Amino acid sequence: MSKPSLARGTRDFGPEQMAKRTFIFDTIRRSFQRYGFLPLETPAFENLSVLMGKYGDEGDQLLFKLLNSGDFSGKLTDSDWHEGYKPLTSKISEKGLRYDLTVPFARYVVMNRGTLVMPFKRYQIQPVWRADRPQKGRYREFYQCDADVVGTDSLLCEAEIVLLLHEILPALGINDFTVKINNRKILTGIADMIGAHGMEGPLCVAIDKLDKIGKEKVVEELLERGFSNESLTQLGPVFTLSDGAEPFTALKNWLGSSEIAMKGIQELEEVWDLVTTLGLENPKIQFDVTLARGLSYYTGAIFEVKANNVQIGSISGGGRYDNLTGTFGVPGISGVGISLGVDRIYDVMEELNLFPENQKTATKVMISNFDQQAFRLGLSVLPKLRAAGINAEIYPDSVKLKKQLDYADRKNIPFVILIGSDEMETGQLTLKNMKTGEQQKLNAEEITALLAENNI
RNA sequence: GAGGUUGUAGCUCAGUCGGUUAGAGCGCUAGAUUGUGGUUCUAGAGGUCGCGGGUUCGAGACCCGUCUCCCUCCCCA
Repeated sequence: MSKPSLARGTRDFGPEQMAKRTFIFDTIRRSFQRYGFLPLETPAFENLSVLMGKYGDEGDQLLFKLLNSGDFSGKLTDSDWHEGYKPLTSKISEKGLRYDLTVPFARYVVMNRGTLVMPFKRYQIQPVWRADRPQKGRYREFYQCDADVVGTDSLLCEAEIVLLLHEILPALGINDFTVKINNRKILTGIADMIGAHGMEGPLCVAIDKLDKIGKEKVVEELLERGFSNESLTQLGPVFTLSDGAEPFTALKNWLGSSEIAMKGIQELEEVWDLVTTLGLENPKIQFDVTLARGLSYYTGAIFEVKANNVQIGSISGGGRYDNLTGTFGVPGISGVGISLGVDRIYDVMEELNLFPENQKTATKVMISNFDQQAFRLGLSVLPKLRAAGINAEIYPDSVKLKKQLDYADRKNIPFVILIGSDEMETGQLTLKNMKTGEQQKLNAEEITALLAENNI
């Protein structure tokens, strides 16, 4: 016999954690629905042919692969063992746990394109798995809450995502946040502009760290990655651009000759305009030229949300992908979406103490169990309480009252109904308020009415 | 995947230079008015010192391996 333990990077969620998590899920789901998104669930695991190659080499490595069932090694030859683990993996594993919700969604869209009402708006709240190394705010199993729109290029979708975030986060109590926005086309334009066509990948990996390690280190890293001194000189504006009040003007001056960059800027300007038109006051949006996530499939807008003054990574990310379904043989369907990380949001709220006190899921009243006769009477009262919508339970064993009250106290049950010989005779039950300690004699109907209206 | 760090009771942690029977606080269980929780008092239970190997007369402590936690990098929610 061995001591039980949790698999690395996973967690249990006890009752009090679940109350908090449910609050987050409910809040997010309500907002998604308000914006017209429809629910979808997809399987926990998919064929590896669906998942592989969608997240870059790094992502492929972080995929949890499921060993084939049965005799997975029976047909292996000696040479299979010597060819390294990658070719071997494809011979012994053909399924994997989903890595995010976007790719399974794209698969769903392709498989159901004939029946879906386009543009199709779906939300999806499910766990995903990554074989990453755990850290603070980073787990190997975590939930994502995704909302995506496919089948339209309209920048209204981007603007609505901004609105959606401004609705959800304050509803959770998170008021100090920043929605960072960039556009892949601008990054492509910059790479072209400095004579490093097609190299926005390595370029972005480096400049993404600007606020973390500073300009000098970034320049150093770019040189290591093979960028010329000439390129770096032309890159100058990047380092001063991000905090300007009028970023787009400066950007246009710099990138005016790049057609694709201008397209990206134009898109961003329209998003800004739509956000204003939709009536959002004090939008917490910020253009950030160094934002460069999800480069393996984003083609337009890139989003990232950061809760300010908390030491936790981004709580949400997303963007526009023009050709995700293209990898499944159906090109030309553009999509844009956002993904919220519940586990990180939880950590942020915990750190900022933002969870509301009262849990309406908890028991409101407990009936004591003094002896067999009193228990019988209690059993007749219990269903009346429940029928009135009151969360109620009865103590199952006839043990010392002390122990029963201790139980109620520890479960934070605000009321206890005491039934003993006196109460049996008169029909006047004792209702005890556990917070104040005060007791009053009432009949069952009066108690039910009192607790039902006393809606704490 | 690379580097660093941590692990002792349910929890938070002591444990000296390697030395006899591994401790504290909190929590838990039972009692202190046979119908009353929180406070107090008393008693009790609870440990393969992460796991495996090694050094030693002797290891919680030292060495090696391994797992886990946390951190940095990579990447990401």
